[in-house]
Amino acid sequence: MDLILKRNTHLFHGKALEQDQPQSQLKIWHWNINGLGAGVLKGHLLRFLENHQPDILCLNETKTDYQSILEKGIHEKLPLHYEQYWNCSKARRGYSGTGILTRIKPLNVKYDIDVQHHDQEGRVITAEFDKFILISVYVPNSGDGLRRLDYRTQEFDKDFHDYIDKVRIENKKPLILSGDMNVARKEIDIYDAKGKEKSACYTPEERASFESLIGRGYVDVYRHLYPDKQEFTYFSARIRGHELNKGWRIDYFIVPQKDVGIVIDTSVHKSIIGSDHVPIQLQIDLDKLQE
Amino acid sequence: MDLILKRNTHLFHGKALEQDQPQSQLKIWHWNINGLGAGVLKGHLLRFLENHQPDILCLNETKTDYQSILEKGIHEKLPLHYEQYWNCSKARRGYSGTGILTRIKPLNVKYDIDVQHHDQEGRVITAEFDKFILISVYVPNSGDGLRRLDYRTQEFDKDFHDYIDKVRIENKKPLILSGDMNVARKEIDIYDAKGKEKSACYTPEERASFESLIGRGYVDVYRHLYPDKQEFTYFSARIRGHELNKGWRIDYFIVPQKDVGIVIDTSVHKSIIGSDHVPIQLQIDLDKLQE
DNA sequence: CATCTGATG
DNA sequence: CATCAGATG
Repeated sequence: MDLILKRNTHLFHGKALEQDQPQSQLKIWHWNINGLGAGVLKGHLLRFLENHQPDILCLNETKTDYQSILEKGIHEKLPLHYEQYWNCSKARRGYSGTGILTRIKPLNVKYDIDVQHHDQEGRVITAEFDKFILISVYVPNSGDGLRRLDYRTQEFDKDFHDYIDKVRIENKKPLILSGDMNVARKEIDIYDAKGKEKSACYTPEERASFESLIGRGYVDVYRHLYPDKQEFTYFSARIRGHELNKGWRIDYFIVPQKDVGIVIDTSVHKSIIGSDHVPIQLQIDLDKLQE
Repeated sequence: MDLILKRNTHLFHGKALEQDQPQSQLKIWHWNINGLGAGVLKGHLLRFLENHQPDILCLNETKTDYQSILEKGIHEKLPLHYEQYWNCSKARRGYSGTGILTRIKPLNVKYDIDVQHHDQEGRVITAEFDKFILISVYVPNSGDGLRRLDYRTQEFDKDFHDYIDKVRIENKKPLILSGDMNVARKEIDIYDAKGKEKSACYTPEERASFESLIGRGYVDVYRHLYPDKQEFTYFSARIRGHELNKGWRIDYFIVPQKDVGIVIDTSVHKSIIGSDHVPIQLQIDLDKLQE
């Protein structure tokens, strides 16, 4: 499988680290920032980068387009030592969208999953590094009235799962998947699951779809390491969820079972504000591969 | 002419003053508040009422609809001693709209001008009081690219001028017209008129239309009292107009020549914030009628 | 209760 | 640079 499709050049900016002695331990973060414009202009994202110095940050819901990134100078406001890769919605301005900021130069970056009717909303970026592959996804929300439930579970999830399986199988390198999967896996993953079976992110269909991914041989890293812990990654502002700790765990790091050995730890960072989602972190050690 | 068309009952609220000895001096204000919701919710309007205690306040660009007024409880947040009359756009939510708040109970209130295709945007309220008639208007803006210039000058202005003439002629009572007329009358009425002949609010067509109203026997009260004064009632936020005093005079009090005797003074209140327009005030003395 | 767009001024 | 709506989450 050829991951070399296109390099993001027109938005390339700054100089990523090219280390003589590559570090083996990495901190990878994922954050649904609910609007890159607001995140950057209000300073949340810059403050986060400054405070936490992620090696790689996967962003969801950038809600912007290439033209706006350039016109607002967002690309220039981000720290120089990060390379930027953006996948914006082609179908609609200001909707969905993903991004990767990275201090480590990827060998290749690929956008989308080669299924044209899924590839209109900027939902997937695959970055191939020297020793691993990273896929950042923003899974479609099933929406109010579950109007997009069938599309999401029967079409997107299915084809996306096939895609990551293909990447996993055709590559020897460890695979890391991060994203807002828009599903709370089990009861423990919602502050109060009662009566939510017909709500987007907790329908039987979405949960079954998620379990089917796990069944293909993947590990939900957080739940794997912390079987009984209850932390949330998304808080609705409507109910003052963050303040009341009424949230949902819908953002995940997922790795193939064969690669779980590289994982050191994962964490949820509730105190980091700026979005209705909070960031999550994954620490890995690539040297643990050989062990 | 029958001004008794409909009384606003469903939004009626509070108890207007019913004086044993009606005052003869009145302070009437006009303000384009650029959104009743913002004006009330951010407190600007309430602060204004508290500080200045207008007898009557004519509002332009309420940008709301009856449902929102009720749902947001705007009518309940306004002081009890004002009666409220609202004319909201039927064609489109959150667009245009006028209102009158008054401590003096009107005998009748009439909405619009009986020309159906002008009566869709909530632009005119006529209130008949014991000793005078008040018409509040929000004249259509000609828009970017002057896309609505022909409608505005050839249709709306024409029919509106006919309407006020009819009210004036068919009534003995003094007439007061207030409104955002969306035209700067002369060079002195813009901070820098150069090159603005193709801009909405300063085209020859709009200015001629305004002069044709004056030519029918009306007086631009501010200019009548202050032939050489330069004050503005509208400031574009795009150019930080308020701060730099770069504005336009497009809000007016206008009275028939025969009624100019009731006027004591008029003033522009630049320091009152909360909108891209500032309020204007008209002081009248109805006892001066007999003199 | 946020974000975004797009219309309007 | 404001306001508003409507879509989305």
